[in-house]
This record gives sequence, structure tokens and C-alpha cells, in this order.
Amino acid sequence: MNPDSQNTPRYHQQHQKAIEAAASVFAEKGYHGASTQDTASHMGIQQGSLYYYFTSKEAALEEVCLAALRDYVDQMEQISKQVRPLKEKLTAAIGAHLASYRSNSEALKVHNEQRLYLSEEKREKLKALGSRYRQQLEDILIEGIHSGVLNKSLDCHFAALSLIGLCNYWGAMLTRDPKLTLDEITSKCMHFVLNGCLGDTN
Amino acid sequence: MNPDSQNTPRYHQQHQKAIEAAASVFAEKGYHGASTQDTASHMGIQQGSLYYYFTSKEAALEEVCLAALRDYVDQMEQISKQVRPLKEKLTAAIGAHLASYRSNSEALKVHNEQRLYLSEEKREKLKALGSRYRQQLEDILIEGIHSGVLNKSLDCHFAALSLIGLCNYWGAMLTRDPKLTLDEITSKCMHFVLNGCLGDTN
DNA sequence: ATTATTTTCTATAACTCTATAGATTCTATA
DNA sequence: TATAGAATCTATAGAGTTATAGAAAATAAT
Repeated sequence: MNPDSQNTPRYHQQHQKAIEAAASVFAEKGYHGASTQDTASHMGIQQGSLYYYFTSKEAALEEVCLAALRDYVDQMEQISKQVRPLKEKLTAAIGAHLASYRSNSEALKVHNEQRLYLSEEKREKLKALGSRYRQQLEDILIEGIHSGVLNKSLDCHFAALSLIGLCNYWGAMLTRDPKLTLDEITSKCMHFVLNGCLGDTN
Repeated sequence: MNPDSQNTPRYHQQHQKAIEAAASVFAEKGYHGASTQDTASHMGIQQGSLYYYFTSKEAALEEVCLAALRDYVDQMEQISKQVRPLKEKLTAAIGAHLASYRSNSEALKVHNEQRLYLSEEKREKLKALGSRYRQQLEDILIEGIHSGVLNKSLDCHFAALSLIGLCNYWGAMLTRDPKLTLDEITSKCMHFVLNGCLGDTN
């Protein structure tokens, strides 16, 4: 393949479609459970043609994971930069995290559930992105302490990770159960994270 | 195979070993990523011999998941029956959940991450067990409201699910990072679940 | 309209995987 | 120790998988 050919609009568009198709079938059947045939069928081309867009099946997984993370790390970056009160920021962060599951559900699900099947080496880039995300969330919480809204003795590292765990859990639920609404889950997560089970009503 | 042969001590013992071997390789490589050859090698027999203990690869996955769930649903049943103050019960529940990951990590991990690859039909039994677990947790919370400890307006269903999500997240962390201690994570989860990020220090 | 390039297709090599059948080796018991 | 039954092994059918090579079709450029 001529390396220039990767710069045509058509190539870009089809490459994108290929990533989405891979995300979709990996999300449904898992990385090992899905075949390149599945991905190809999903985007309406022959199995062999897929290799015009991916060098290997593993490369496809890597691209899906990277695409998923980049999107939502970018969003978080935006949110953490803004100057707004803690509660608004946190609501935005949780909302964006959960929304990623609805809009981009497949890719994010694949990242969370299938990335361990990538070689150590390929996971490094993902790790870097992932911990940037966690750090930004942590920074929001630290800021919340400084502004006097959050409990001074809060372990922000633990809380940030717990929040990620919680959002991933509910995000996965959102993709499985269409009856759940994004807004409701967002506000319930928010309330739970802030007040826990003891906290006062408000 | 003579059906009686499944009643020998040797059969029981090897069958158990087979479940553990399957749990181990499924946990590491995923259901589809692991081969029956892997499982057989892990327990030191030939690939074909495995079918003396499992009727199919899928049946092996089912057994692994069932074994994992039964163990920890039983524990929860014990805990929810006891007459103790809410905080103690909840600590016991969280502690038991997290401890399952340390002791029985592989099977539980397989249940959480691979059970969706079972046929709808085979998942039914798991669902029943799983929702019994959730219900018991929910009951503990409801009891906590009645005894006046928990916030009256708490959505116990949502809270129980969130707690499960949180414990699964930290449970997975516990299995990956040996530096984390069970007691510390238990108490942090407990504190987080009760007080959230706003709640007072105590 | 002809040519060059990009995109897709077909066919297939080289594996790997599950599951089964029948032979073989253990093991307990009479 | 002879023998029935349990446990394991070997070999393989049959299906599915990834990746590649070269032909064909579609598209863009001259």
C-alpha cells in the first residue's frame, strides 16, 4: 500500500467506520470472541478488505481503546479547566463520563473490558491517558476542599478512583438497560458521591 | 461414561481441580482467549481428557461462575440474618465481598467479566443468585433506615447496586495490586459509602 | 478517454480450536 | 492376581481464524 493513500478523504472516512465497527463487535462479543469477519460484515465489506485499514486485529483493538479514551479525557480536560463551583463541575464530570457510555458506548466499554488483552507495550499509551483522567478528577476534588465545600479529611485519591469505578459500573448499566435515563443516573450518582447513605436530604 | 462414575472421590477431586484450572485461565485470558488446551495443561492432563469432567467449554464457564457466586451469596446470607447494628453489618458485608476477591479471586473475576458470554439460558441461574445478593444488601440498608441510622430518603436499590459496583471495582484492584490491604480498603469503602465526599469526619 | 491510484474482492495458506471415538492405562475389589 | 470399571491418552474430524497475495473494480488525474 502506498503510504500516501492514507491521506485521502475516503480512507479517513472508511478508517473511522472500521474503528466504529470494531468497537461495536468487540463490545458485544469481546475481543477474542469477535472475528475480523464480524467486523467486516458490520461495515459491509469483505473480511480480507479490513486489512487495508488495520495492520492486525490487535491494532484494531488498540485504535478503538485510544479513540475512546481520547474523547473522554479531552472532555474532562475542558471541565476541569473551567472556573465553576465544585458541585457544577462534578455534575459535569459525572454527566460527561456517563454520557460517553451512551454516545460512544461501545468504544468505552471495549476500553474498560478488553484493554487487558493488548500487549503490555500497547497498553502504556492507554495508561498515561487514563491516569491523566484520574488526576483531573482528583484535582477537582482537591479544589473542592480548598473552597471549603468538601470535607477536609477526604482522601481525594481514593474518592476519585471510587468515582471512576462507580461511573463505569453505571455506565455499563446504561448501555445494557435502555430504560435508565442519563440524567437520572447522573443526579443519583452525584447525590450518592456527595452524601453517601447517611447524608442529609437536600 | 457410566453415570455412577461421577460419584467416586477421585472424580470429585479432579472435577474440582478442573473448575479451579478453568477459573484460573479464564481469569487470565478471558473465556474466548483461553483454550481448553490451556485449562488441561494447567491441571496437568491432556486436552481431550477435560471432556471427562466438562460436557463443553461453556459448561466449564458456567460451573466456574456458579461456584464463585454460591460462595459469596452464602456469606451474605449469613451476614444479613444476624442481628447487629447497621454499621457492623455493612462493614461485614463489604469486608466479605472484598475478601472473596482475595481468597477466591479468579472465579469471582470470571463471573464478573465473562458471564455475559454464557447463553441467555445459562445466565438465568446466575441472575437469580446475583439478585438475591443485591436484595440482601438492599434489606440491610432498608433496615438501616428503619433503625434511624440511614437517611430516610435514601434510594436503597440504587445504593445497593452502587455498593456492588464499588466493591467489584476495588475487589479487582485488590487482586491486581498486592500492596493494598483488605482492611484499609474495606474501611475506606465503608466510610465513602456512608459519608460521601461531604460528610463529616468521625 | 486513457492512465494511474485507490479501494475492494476472491481465494487460500497456515493455523488453531472444540469435541468425539476408541484404545490404553490405572485402580479398587472380589 | 484377575477383572470390572474408572480415568486418561492418542488421533482426528470438522469447523473457524488471521493474514496475505494478486485480481478486479471503482475513482481520480491527465
